Amino acid sequence: MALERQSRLTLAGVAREAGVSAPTVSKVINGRHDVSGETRAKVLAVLARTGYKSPLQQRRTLADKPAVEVVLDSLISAYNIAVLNGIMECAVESGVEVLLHVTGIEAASPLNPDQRAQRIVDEGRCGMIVVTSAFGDAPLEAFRRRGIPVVVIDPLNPPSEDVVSIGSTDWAGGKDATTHLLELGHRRIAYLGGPDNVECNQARLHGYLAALRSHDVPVQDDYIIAGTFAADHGARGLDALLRLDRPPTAIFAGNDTIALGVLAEARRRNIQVPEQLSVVGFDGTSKAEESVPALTSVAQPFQEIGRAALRTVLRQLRGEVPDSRRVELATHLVVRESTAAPR
Amino acid sequence: MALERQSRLTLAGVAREAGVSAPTVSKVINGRHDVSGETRAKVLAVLARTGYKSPLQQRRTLADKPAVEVVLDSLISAYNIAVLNGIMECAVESGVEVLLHVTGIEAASPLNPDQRAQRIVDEGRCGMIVVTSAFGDAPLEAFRRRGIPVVVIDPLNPPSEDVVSIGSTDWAGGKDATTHLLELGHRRIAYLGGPDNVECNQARLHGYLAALRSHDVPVQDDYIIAGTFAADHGARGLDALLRLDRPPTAIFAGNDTIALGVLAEARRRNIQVPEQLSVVGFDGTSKAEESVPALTSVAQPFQEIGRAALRTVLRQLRGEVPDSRRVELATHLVVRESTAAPR
DNA sequence: CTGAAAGCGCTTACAG
DNA sequence: CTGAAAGCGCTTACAG
Repeated sequence: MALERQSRLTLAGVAREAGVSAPTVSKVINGRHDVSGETRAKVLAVLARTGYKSPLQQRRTLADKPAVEVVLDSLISAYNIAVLNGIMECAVESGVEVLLHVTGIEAASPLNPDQRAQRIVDEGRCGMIVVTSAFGDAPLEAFRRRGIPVVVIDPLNPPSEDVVSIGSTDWAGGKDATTHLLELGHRRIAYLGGPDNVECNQARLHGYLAALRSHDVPVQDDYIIAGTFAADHGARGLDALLRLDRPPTAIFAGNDTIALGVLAEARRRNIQVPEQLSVVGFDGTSKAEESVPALTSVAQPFQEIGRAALRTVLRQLRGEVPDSRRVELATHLVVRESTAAPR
Repeated sequence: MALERQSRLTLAGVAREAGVSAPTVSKVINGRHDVSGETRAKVLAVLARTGYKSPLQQRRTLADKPAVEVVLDSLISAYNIAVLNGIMECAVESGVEVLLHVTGIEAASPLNPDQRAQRIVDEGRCGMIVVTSAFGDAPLEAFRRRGIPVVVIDPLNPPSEDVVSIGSTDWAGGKDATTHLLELGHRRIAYLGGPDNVECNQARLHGYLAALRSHDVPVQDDYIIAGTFAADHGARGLDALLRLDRPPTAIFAGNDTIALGVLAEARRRNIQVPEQLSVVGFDGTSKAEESVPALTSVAQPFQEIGRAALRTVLRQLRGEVPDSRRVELATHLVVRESTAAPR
């Protein structure tokens, strides 16, 4: 009975239910721009509630598991892999298919955002998780307009409103790392950060500043060096710091890669870590564990982020409204061998 | 132009072409009985010639890319990621969807091999690539019986006949690594290998033996230590080798992880690499590049293996018979900082 | 059997 | 931004 109703559910029926005309529903389904936000929301709600499917979608076997597309910019980054791992774990538990899409691989996509969104719908995806920075607001907006749940993970910069994003508590992590060094007795602590304009880096920097402030340690401007999230920034940064009249006794690096660059440069210069210099990284990837000395680092909960992302997509599919458009999961400091009290 | 025609070809157009009415064409397409044989034939001819597709089919063929399932045992291993990268590259080029399945994540699968194979078919997969050792012969056989192309990548041990597998030239790689050390002047070269019963390890060992033989260097049994593909085997192996009366001047490790274990142990003992000890690894993962000193290693062509695997699946889908049930792609030695002439 | 006519579900073009 | 109206492509019901 309910099934029969379902199978008879037409676009016109949805329109009646939503109190709008059929053309309006058609526009919403096709992601047209000429629909007011209010009307769109009304229609999307009815679509979600009734589970309307276009004739094409109806014909697709109903037995299909829901499929979620995961978009990554590359498979090289250890974060991406860890996040993907979390997504896969959750996917197995919840019986969701995962389609993998790696953007770094494609040549410039010949599809504009709207075509791309259409393709996703045509291919029967029911949600997306975007673990990439190469994915601008325009495509996200196109997905949102069609009511495809999208979750963005750890964007370098926060996406437009209405897109749900998940990341780490970068500020708290930066504060933890710095507090650890302060508690070891360091007072001359440098921040060798990533790009100035990247939000997560700003948050880590401000966590560092907050920790210094709450320990009444004055901020020394030449201890703060912005750069890139790359190893050679770590190497060059150490070089610059050592040329100061009073070089720091500890370095908090904006990520593990920078920190490993510091370690490598220190080794070249025969500077003992942690005896002569303490180093803390950020990310807590396996590189931190494997380095010599093993790197003290603020671990991001990548796996949990992946799990949370898929759970959030599934919740949105069920029509639940996410608690918040931004969720940050707790980092935790992992103390290893690269930090000690200053001499 | 031709494209535009295609996209504009309607049922009405077919009807005009065939000199019948639209309803008649509709009946033919839908397999109705109330059409004369003559008319049906006429219509079918036009349908075949013009390649008419209903709107549904038009969208469907656009949407339904072939989907290949990739089975990995984990996302932690750097090989798996590199192979996956190659698969994704090829997938983008050939317009294939990739579904990801990570076996390590699941609890014991409640499905038996046959059910599992059935599920794959039901879900419309058209091929599988298995990058795992946890996947026995039974499921592979079940897939094969259903005519689902399966390619197994770098199995620890060769799978049953009729399953196509792709790997690296382990023997040649082992020979290259050892020859490199011999050409540097080493004569006391150890092989710190992986598990005795694993084929790729056997091949590397025999490449080592072949290189020694062709340089008339006698094999010394206590220079050959089997173990696991783990770092602590490297550390303990170095320990054992140093206790010999005449310790080796060079070590060929069965993989990079073992080699890095050797490097770490050497550092602990203040043995200079490569001045006092040369070390060669196998795999050529990024770890080899990033270690200090950077590790000379036999690089496996993981990316190419991934690409070849997907290409092979697609070829099988097109009905081509694979050239060989076993393909090995060339490794190549990458000389970095961990090898030098003996003192 | 055949096809003109009506109908269905969705989309498009456009007036307000 | 909205929806009445027209249109599109296909199917159905039915007269011949």
